[in-house]
Amino acid sequence: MAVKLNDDQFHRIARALADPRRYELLRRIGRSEKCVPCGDLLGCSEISAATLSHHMKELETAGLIESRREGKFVKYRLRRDVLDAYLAKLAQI
Amino acid sequence: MAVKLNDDQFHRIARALADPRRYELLRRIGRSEKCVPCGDLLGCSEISAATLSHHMKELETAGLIESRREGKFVKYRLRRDVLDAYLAKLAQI
DNA sequence: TCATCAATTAGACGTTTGTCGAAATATCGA
DNA sequence: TCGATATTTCGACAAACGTCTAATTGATGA
Repeated sequence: MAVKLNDDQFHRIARALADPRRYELLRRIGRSEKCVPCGDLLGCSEISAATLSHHMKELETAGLIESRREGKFVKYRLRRDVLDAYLAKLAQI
Repeated sequence: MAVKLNDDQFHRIARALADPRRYELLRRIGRSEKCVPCGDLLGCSEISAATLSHHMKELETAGLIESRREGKFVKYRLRRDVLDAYLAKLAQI
């Protein structure tokens, strides 16, 4: 069954996608089949760890990604079902 | 041939969609087969004319709508091809 | 237990954004 | 041309946002 987005989550997603850095992070995560370690994301962008953490939180509270801690590391994966739900709702315009 | 979005326009669209009021305005315009007069939009929301004008400009510079003046009135229509191009690009994540 | 590395949180700062009222511009009809 | 109506622009303001450094928390291995 497909994901259902309420107005609040829909709006959160729209805002999350409005920042180019977050969009790139999401692409980076989506491109990988495996979960992506936080450190990798920091490695391929110019932002500070604090800023990265902030952006990851935005993406996660939007529901676009999921995080999992593995020891010292945190890994992320794309919630493609949520992204698809967002696309479906936008397409209804 | 489908519309091609460069990074700047893509980002502009994402930002335009991040505001709930603009999203509603876009829906309102998209729902109508005919062009929608500016005054109608003002009629069914609580914002001032100045704020409405500001939002319409954002939507237009994003490429999501087109405007046409007819005498005293300005009318808008949805650029569905641009919206579709945005959806297609987002779907590539 | 401690030193170390990974990630988050707190606090601050400048920029962008949404909003409005007032003034300006555009168009029409009398 | 003048007055009325529709829309835009200007200038201001508060709130939200992206960013950073410094401090904190979490987890590992020596």
